[in-house]
Amino acid sequence: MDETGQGQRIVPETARRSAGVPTHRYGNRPTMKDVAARAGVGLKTVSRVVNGESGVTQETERRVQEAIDALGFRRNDSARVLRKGRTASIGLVLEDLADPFYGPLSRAVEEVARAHGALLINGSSAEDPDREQELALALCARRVDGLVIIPAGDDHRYLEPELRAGVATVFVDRPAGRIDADVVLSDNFGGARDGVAHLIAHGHRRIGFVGDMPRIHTAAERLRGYRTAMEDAGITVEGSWMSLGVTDPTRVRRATEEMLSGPDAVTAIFTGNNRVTVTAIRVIAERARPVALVGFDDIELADLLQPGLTVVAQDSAALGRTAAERLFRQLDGTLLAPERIELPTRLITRGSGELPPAS
Amino acid sequence: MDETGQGQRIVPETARRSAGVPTHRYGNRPTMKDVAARAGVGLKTVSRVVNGESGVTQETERRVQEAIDALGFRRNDSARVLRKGRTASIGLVLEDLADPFYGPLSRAVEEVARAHGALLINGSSAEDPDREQELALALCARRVDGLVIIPAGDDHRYLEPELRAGVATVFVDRPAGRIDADVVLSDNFGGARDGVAHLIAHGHRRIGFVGDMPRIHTAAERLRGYRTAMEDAGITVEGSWMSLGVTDPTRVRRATEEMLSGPDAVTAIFTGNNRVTVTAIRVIAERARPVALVGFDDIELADLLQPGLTVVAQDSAALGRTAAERLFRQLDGTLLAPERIELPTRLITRGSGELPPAS
DNA sequence: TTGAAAGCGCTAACAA
DNA sequence: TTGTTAGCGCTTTCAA
Repeated sequence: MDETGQGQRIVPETARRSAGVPTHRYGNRPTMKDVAARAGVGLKTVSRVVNGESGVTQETERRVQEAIDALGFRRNDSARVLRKGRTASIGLVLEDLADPFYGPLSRAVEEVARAHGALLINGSSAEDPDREQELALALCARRVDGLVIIPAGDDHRYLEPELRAGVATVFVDRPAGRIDADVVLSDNFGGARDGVAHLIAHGHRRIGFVGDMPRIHTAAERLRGYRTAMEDAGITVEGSWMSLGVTDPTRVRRATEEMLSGPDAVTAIFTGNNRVTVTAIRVIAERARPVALVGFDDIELADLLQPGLTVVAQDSAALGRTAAERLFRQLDGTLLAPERIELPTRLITRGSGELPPAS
Repeated sequence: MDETGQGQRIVPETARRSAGVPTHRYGNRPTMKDVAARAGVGLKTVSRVVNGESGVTQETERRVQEAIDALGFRRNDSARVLRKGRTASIGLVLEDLADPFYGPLSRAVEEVARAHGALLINGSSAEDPDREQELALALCARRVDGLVIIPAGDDHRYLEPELRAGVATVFVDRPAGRIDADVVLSDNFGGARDGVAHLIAHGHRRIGFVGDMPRIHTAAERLRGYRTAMEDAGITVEGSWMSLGVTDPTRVRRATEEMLSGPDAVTAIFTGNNRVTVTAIRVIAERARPVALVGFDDIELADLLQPGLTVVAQDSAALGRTAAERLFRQLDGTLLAPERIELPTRLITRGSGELPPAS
């Protein structure tokens, strides 16, 4: 591994940043009142121009616009929100912005929000229920019109006042706990069951499951899918074939290595999510004999591995889009009852899941 | 490719969502006034309790807290912001939330914001200058305290009133255009030059460059690095060895295939960013003879490809962290002059860049 | 320790 | 077509 560059270089550019501390409230922002004074019109006329309302002569509009440009006026949305009661923004609480699974989901939520003229405010809970609550309530304090939540916790009664106050709320990826709310999920159970059945169909009977922490809904559902597939095939699952825990590479590595060792070693592995899968691939790649692998969640470049990675793919963008659309339908007032929407998963075969058992 | 699931299933849960449209401004949110009335205290006392100020007896505080809980009161930050002038939020304008390069960057900005008690509002410009401006100004209208921008455009004079008003601003990944502002970059030129020099050191002379649109600063700098490395080695670059354009797979595929064909075919390729790299890998994988490849930006699983992918890696989290920290130092008032900070890149050798020329 | 009054910048309602 | 007034929910100031 070569190293290029020796550390960060700092190059002063110019020294003309105004050194003074702003004295006025918002730095020195002009208000509509200032614009009105400069243009020699009333406050409301400025408001009309800024908001593109009708009933202003061209000449007046021109004068106002000139004052706006000259002063660099920008409407203060805080004041506007205070008056109007709608912020035209929605909040998204997810687990980790940096996880490739959530990128497309966020982007999809953003696109829907944008189509409705709303901004997106988002934050990561880092799988911590307290942080999830803190974030969600901070968003509510800013009076977001709606909330899309990928929950970390399992008790969302803290949102009851918000729901009562009309904050549109949709849960994604995992259901809400102890409140009645819309939820959009992937078919985690069915996807895992089919993925494991696929391995069984290719001759495996000793199949390991390496998953996330069982308190996470998706992890539990996928484990259930695994157990069901095994049971349906009449295979008795041994305790040593299952490992659940944090997705930390060290834990996953150890668990995977153990499953692949000893006389009872499994011949195939089903991994419970993308974080687990990448580590499992590394472990398998180091071993002499091939091990079949099916992973939950698709991964970039999965088709270029040797062998290609067989996965149960969920459509994270569709999860986000569906949730956000539902959110805006709540805001329209066109929805009545909370629903549970389940999106299908897709088994994509690329080679790793079709390897026969090593005998 | 197997298909699991036949479409989305909708399961009604219960039908007790309140059907009425909220009549009150914010649904039916209680205000401090309501809390004060219920607790039998003055408005300011409620404010003191909500904000944890001193000068309230335990007994009074208890009564107020009781009223808060009973009513489900949540402070309205819009009103607070209007009075205080600071929103405790910062904006992030990036290119595409779904791009794996920006995930860690966003997350890093978020972590710094969180450490400073601020929320993050973000949006994607989709590489469209108008959309960048629209987004940045919308964020300013919400009076974010600061702005981190990955610019799509090259003229940021529209931000002058904002800068004057004291909105802290830091550009990342690409410099600001026509205004004087802080900017945090990777060493795109040096990284590309070293990456290409690496190929030259392994015996290549006919090296192709497939990059992004040249109007994007990073793309231009990387091209410059390529040209410099070639020049330094005394190699005359032919026009057909360079292709710049959108990162769309179709365009990249065609460009790569053309470079690899004919009597003048290159023996190695340097790709200008992660989007380009993934497509180039696919094209190369389809070909009979090996082609050396070095890509700008690291990619997940790059180590597991055959051969492993040699890359010039930038630390996107460090870019975000550095920018955000600088932003908050602007807000502290501890900074004077705008600077240009350049972070080093790192050449990571994994095999694809060490392949000798096919002869 | 507590509270009354003013006002942040805007929009809604109404008047001219 | 234009302007005036009140008030959104909070914090600041100042007085009790």
